[in-house]
Amino acid sequence: MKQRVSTLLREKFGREVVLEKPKDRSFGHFATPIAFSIAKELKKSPMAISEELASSFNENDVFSSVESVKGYLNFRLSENFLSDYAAWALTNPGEFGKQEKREKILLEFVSANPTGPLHIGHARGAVYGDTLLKLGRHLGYDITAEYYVNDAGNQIDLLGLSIQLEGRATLLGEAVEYPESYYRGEYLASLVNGAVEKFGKEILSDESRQKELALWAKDKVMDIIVKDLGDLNIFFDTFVYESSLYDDWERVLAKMGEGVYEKEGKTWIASEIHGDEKDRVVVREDGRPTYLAGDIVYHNQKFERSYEHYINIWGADHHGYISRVKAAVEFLGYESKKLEVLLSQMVSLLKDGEPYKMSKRAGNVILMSDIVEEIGSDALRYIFASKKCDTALEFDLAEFKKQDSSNPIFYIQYAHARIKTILSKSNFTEEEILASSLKGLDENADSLLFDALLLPEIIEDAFASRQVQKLPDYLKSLAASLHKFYYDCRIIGSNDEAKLLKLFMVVALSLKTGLSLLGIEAKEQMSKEED
RNA sequence: GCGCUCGUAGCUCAGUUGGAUAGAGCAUUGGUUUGCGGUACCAAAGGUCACAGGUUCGACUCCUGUCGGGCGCACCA
Repeated sequence: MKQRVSTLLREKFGREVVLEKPKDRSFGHFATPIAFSIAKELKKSPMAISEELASSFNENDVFSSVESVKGYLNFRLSENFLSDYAAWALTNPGEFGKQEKREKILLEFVSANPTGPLHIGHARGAVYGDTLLKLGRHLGYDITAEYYVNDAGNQIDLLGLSIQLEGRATLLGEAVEYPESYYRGEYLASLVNGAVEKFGKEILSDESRQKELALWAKDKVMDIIVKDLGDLNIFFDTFVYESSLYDDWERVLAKMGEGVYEKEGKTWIASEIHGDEKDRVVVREDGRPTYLAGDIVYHNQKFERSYEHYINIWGADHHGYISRVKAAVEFLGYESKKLEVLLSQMVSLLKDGEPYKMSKRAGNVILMSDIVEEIGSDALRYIFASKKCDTALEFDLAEFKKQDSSNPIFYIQYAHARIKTILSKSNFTEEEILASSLKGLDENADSLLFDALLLPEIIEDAFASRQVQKLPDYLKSLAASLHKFYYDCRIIGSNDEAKLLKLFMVVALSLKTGLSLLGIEAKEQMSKEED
């Protein structure tokens, strides 16, 4: 819709035109301050220019009026244009807001270590990434969702040790000393049981079998993670295992050529010349590659799979890591600007007004799965999708548990359910409703129709700017418009019943499509709570 | 100390590539159709957009500085 208008104006004026939605609908559907920007070069006042431009528009299919107000140029879309568009959307509901962008994108997100279940902090990046994925796919991008599994290094050894200690303490009744870094949590108990079943009790006391135990356990933990993500309606196309990458290290090292050098018996990457604070070690003195080495091989592999664009969603605590990975990408001979790293900020928790520190190793984490069980996937997804991801988020644990109207997801769901209810109450059939005309709507109805048809622009904007929260914001305001309209205007029994129901169907389509892009199913009816 | 990032209503957050009177929800207060689900709607109150400069016809938005919060500054992952 906006695209259509902006193309039209570009042709007419021979330049890009800034289009915005006026805050006050009485100003029209779209507006542009173009007169201000060209006032200087034309040496005329903005008022005069906009007057002139406004009168230069003739009768036209798209606009019913073009007005000049205080230097702004305000456009009102014609009934024909709006009603045709709405009718098209209703007969092609699956196509509403779709585009065919086609670009191949690799989207890496979550990538939490397989040493324990996902906690509530992981949920934010997971929801953000998955929402971006759904938006992008709707726009026709060919996106692969990938999870990088850090199944190598000390942390995996530590997982093996942790299971042994847990087992020896709880199952064998030994008194054990827990090191500072030891992992804790309920999941360890189930891993102990699983391990004993598979390997027998001996494995708990045999230090030489720690590695074997760890390798088995990390796969079990991944199973838990995948299941928890599935409960949030999040699914990955591919998993890449860090442990599988090191075989390729020598080749990748050679590929970086001048970018790496030997010093003090170690191998370094000259990342400083690409903007890093200093050069970094990639192979230690004892010959073991560092974690960065794994990431370098991984990114080389990504680029060898040749996508047009790469998006990584990392926790904000990794931001210092961006420049060294980009440096490596450059040394490998690829364009680092194709790699876009988005940071998902920390989620800090408050409990009874006091900061609540989670630590995986202290065992006091708030598990994502517990929250999903308590408030449901829809509410959790909405909460995280509706916050800009680059601000640190702070909330009280109690807020999470509230399942009332303070969570706008119920408000939006109710709007959708309301439409479905009223449609089922009407005596008109769906055919009759679809056959009716959307012309001759009053100002409020016209405004609601326009709002509902705005979804495609919101989707495109939300994805392009990576500002996923624009979609939930839009849905909330569309729901508010619907509720208000419903309150002000009696539908059933009115002369315009079929016409208004058709309008409502457009709103429902917009709500449903928008919700599905948030990974949330639109409800046909709300369950009544008696209390 | 250095780097990144954030600072908008009592709280949680929006604010369209710089544009018209800075907006929602929650919380508070007061209202609402002898009508389609009141899980709704309306209204009041609440702001020096952290502070100070600068650029511009125009700044919450861009630039500089100050203050404050978060994160990072490993041969750990």
